[in-house]
Amino acid sequence: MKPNHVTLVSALDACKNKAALEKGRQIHAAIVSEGYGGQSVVGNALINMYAKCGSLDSARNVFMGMPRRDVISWNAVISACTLNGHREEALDFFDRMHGEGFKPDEVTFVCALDACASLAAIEKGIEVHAAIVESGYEDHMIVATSLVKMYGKCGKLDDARSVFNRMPKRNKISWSAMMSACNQNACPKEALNLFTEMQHNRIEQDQVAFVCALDACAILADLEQGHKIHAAIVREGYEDHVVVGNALVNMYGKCRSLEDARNVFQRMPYRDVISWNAIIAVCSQNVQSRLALDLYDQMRREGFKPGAVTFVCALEACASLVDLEKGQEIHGAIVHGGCDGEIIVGTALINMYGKCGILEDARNVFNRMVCRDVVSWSAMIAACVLNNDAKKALDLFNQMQCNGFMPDQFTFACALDACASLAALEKGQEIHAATIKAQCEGQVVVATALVNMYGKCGSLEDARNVFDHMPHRNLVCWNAIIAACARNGHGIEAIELFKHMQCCGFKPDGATFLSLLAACSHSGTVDEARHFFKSMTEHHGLTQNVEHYLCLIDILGRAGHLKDAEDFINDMPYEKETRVWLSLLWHCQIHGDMERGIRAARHALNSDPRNATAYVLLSNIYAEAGTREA
DNA sequence: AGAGCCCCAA
Repeated sequence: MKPNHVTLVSALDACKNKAALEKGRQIHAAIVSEGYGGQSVVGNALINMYAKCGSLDSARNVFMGMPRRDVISWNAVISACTLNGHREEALDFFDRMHGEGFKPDEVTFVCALDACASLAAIEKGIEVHAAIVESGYEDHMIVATSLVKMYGKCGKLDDARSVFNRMPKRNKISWSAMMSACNQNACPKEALNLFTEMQHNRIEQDQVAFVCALDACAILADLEQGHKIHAAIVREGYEDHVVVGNALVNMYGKCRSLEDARNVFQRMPYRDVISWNAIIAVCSQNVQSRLALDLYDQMRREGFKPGAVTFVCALEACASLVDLEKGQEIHGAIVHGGCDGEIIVGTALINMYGKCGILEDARNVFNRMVCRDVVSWSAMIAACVLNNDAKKALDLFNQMQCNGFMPDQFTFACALDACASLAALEKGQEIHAATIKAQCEGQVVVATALVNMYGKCGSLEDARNVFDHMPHRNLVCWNAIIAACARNGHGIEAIELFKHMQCCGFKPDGATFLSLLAACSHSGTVDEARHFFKSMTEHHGLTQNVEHYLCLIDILGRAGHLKDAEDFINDMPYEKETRVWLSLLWHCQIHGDMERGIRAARHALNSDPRNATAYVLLSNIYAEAGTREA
């Protein structure tokens, strides 16, 4: 029996749902030989089938060859493009359709808005919005929901809000879209308010609404609220939903509760690649990078195929562990898995090689990237700064702008770091001017980098001026201004800022105390230094690292408290590094304490028998002792 | 035809 066009269309539909491209092509051949190719229903079904099977070329060819097209054909080709990542082309078809006199319907508008949203193409989005108003689709619930999403993705929260508020009818999807727009635009509190409002309005809260609420808690790092929403999820029975589980893992990680995150992950009945990515990311974000890499191995053993995001998370862990070997192994897996073309993967590789000190490999990855963005340029600039090639960093900063990329806050911060390490005040001032022009100077990362740059260039007044004008401050920028004061010999000012910072509710960390100790070292108040050192463990729940010890040893040494310094070294809870003994040796030489100096030298040479500095300092001590005796 | 989870540069 000869198949009619109805059976052919439903056969194509089946292929579409199963992504069965070969079978689809056979049916296409049958359609041509039976002479059904001219019917628009058949053509539309072919376009949809090819699109879902990932063959955009065939979908486009069918569309081009159609003798008659209807609105549905245009919708099909537009969504075929979006589905296969060709969003600009989708918008081109949208324009051509209009030019050929077809009236877009609600489906067309939704597809076009989706393309605008993923491209963050706000001008085009506004144009589509105007066309929607003109065609009277503004009150259509699905179209309006798409508008909310588009404005949210384009960073226009106000517009998303006003579309949402004017909607005559909303459902749970509209509410979730609005919550998501809030999360994407730094208004997580508003998202949580919407979540409560949904309950008051008796709108059903499904897994997506819960995921949006969890996302808001993650951004706020609000563990208490997160626990409450977790409880509600259990109550409503959404606990076993994979996406909800993934969002829970992420939320607990961002709230710094690795315990909770691991518990959720362990109990998940189903896991997908994203679940693994989430737990790997959470471990490396919570200074458990080794564990992150173990999970990466475990994931592969369990048969999951790592994707671009997996590689990015694993490379981040290698970078913070400075584990070059593992990083290279993962680089191999990336090439093998065909992910080396992805921009985020390339950027993560640059970062990893940079942190591991192999600038040349970072450069190779950068040079081979087919496609670059501001982030990859910035990563390369940062890698140069880190590896003491600040000049190259500034070259790249210029080159990137010649290539048409506008620096953002992070790029500016990297370039300013380069100036700081070169103590290049003039270049720093030039970049400062550029940040003002780009309206970036108030952003925390930029202002912090400015404070740091001026501090290192010896211009404390400018550093203070930038700091005083910052609209928002975080711990890092407080540390930067305290370090700038300490570095420039303004110890008292540093300590005053430290007190002020605590009054503003900031808890000091290890870096704060390092600067404070440096400040004491300049003003020479030994007792204050001892006090700060002790208070780290006694009042602030911190542990001292070698740098803190070195700083205090230096202060004791300068003040001539050599016995204290030596006792202090002997009491150190870790293995004594050579430089600790060298510091003592140096001060012994200055103060002419021959006996202690020889002891320090013996320790230094014990841990590093070929250390030239130790020999030089020791011979200085002998020489001075000789002079004194003579 | 609409909403959601993991992700690169300080």
